[in-house]
Amino acid sequence: MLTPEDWTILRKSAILRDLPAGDLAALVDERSVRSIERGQVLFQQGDPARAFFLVLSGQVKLSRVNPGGDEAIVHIYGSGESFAEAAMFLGGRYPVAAEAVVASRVMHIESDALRRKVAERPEIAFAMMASMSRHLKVLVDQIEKMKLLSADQRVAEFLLGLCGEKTGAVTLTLPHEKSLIANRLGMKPATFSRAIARIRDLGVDVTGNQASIRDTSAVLAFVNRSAEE
Amino acid sequence: MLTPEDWTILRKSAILRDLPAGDLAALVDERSVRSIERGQVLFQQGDPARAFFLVLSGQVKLSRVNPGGDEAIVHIYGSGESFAEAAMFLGGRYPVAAEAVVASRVMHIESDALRRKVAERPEIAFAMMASMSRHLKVLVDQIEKMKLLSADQRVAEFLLGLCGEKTGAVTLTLPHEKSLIANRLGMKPATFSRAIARIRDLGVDVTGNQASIRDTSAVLAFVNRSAEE
DNA sequence: GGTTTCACTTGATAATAGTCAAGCGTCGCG
DNA sequence: CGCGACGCTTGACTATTATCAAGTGAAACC
Repeated sequence: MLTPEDWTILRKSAILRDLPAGDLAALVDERSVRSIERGQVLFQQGDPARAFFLVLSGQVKLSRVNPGGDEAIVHIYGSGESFAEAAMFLGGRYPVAAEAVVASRVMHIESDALRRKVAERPEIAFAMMASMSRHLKVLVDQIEKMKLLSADQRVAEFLLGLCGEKTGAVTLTLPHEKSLIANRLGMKPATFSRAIARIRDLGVDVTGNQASIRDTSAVLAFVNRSAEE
Repeated sequence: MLTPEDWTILRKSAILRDLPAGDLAALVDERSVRSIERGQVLFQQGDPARAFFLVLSGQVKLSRVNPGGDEAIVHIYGSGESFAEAAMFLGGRYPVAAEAVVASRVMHIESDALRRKVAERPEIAFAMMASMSRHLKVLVDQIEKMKLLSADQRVAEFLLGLCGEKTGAVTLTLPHEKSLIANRLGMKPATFSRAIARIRDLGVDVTGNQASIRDTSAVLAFVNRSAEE
C-alpha cells in the first residue's frame, strides 16, 4: 500500500524530511494510509484533533462552514503537503473540516506517536515549526490579499502564483474546479467568471482548465497597482 | 529596566512559561527591552528576521503595505503576547512591519540564542509550537470572518470578542482607535462608523471608546445569522 | 482663548460584488 | 441515443461597501 513514490514524497516532505529512515518507518506504516473518494470527509469541524495529515496524492480542502451553511475554504493541499499540525498540536478540536476534492491518498500520523518522537529527536520540532511557519505566512498573505486587492486582482494574482518561477509567456493548468478557486479567493463563481473575462485584455486567457498568460510582467503590474491610480 | 511585573508577564507568556527561571534569565536581560513611542517602527516589512518579540506593555500592530500605500493590519498584539516567531524561525525576512500603536515596551529575543535553548531543552519547542498554533487559529478565524460575514456582523463579532467570557449585559472599552479597528476588520472607517449606527437596534451602543451591549445573546444571534435568511 | 489638528460621523454618489435566473456545453448513464 | 446532472457563463438587477467631501466636537498647542 505504500509505494516507492509514497516514500519519496514522505522523505521530501517539509515536516518529515529531517527524520532518519528508521524513525520514519516507526512512525508510519500501511495502516496510516487512507484512500478517500472525491467528496469524502477526512474529519469534521469539531472532531477531536488526534492526528495530522500528509497528502500522498490528490487534493484535500480545509474549510469552515458557518451555521447558515456558507462555506469558506481556508486552503487546498496537494501532494507532499501536510495540514492540521497546529490543531493536533493544541490537542483540542479541529477548527476546520477536511474533505477530498478529488480521489486522494492521505497519510495520518498520530499525535501521541509524534510527540514521543519529538521528545526523543528535537530536530523534528524544528521541521514542524518550519512547516507551521510556512502555513502562517500563507495565511497572512491570504488576509492581505482579501483586504487589499479587488476580485480581478486576486484572480490575476492566483494565476501568477500558479506560474511559480516562470516568467514571460506561460501556459498552465488550473489545479481544480473554478468554483473551488473562486471560494478560495473569497468570491462567488459568477464573480470569478466575470473577473476572468475582464482581465482578458491583460493577455490572460482561460479556456476550460487551461490558462495562458502572454506576459507575466503585465499581470504583475496589474496586481501591484493600488486602488487609487 | 525589567520590573517585577515584567517578569510576571514573561513567566506567564505562552511561549516562555515552560522555561525554568535560570534559563529564562539567560535568554533575556535589560538590554532586550526597548521602549518605543507611538508610531515608532520596530521592524520594517522586508527586514532580515533575526528575533521574535514579546509585548510587555502597550500595543504593537503588524501590518502589510502594498506598493500603492494601502495598509492591511494583520493583527494587534497586547501585553504578554508574542509575535514574529514564525518569521524568525524561517530565518528569512519579516513579511510584515511592526509598529507601536501606543507607547509600548517590547522585549526581543534573538533567533540564535533561542535556537540554542531549544536544542538543549526540547520542551520549549512544544511551547513555541503551541504559540504558533494559536496564531494559526487566529488567522484562520480571521479569514473565515472576512469571507463569510458582512461588515455589520464583523463589527458585532469584534465587540463580542472583547466581552470575553462575559454574557448578558456588558460594558467595555475599545482597545484602540476606531480607524485601527476598522482596518483590522477589513473595512474603511466610514463603513465602521455606519456599521455601529446600524447595529444600535441590537442593543449595542458605542460612544467614544466606551461600548455597551444590552444582551450578548442577541448580538451572537445576529453574527451567526447567515446571509440568506 | 483661540486656533489647529485629529478622529470620527454623515451625506451623496460611485464602484464593486452578490443574487437570481436563464442558457450552454460536456460528461456520464440508462 | 437522449436525458439529466453539473459546472460554467452571462444578463439584469440589487445590495454592500468605498469614495469624496463636508461638517462636528474634543483635545492639544501656542
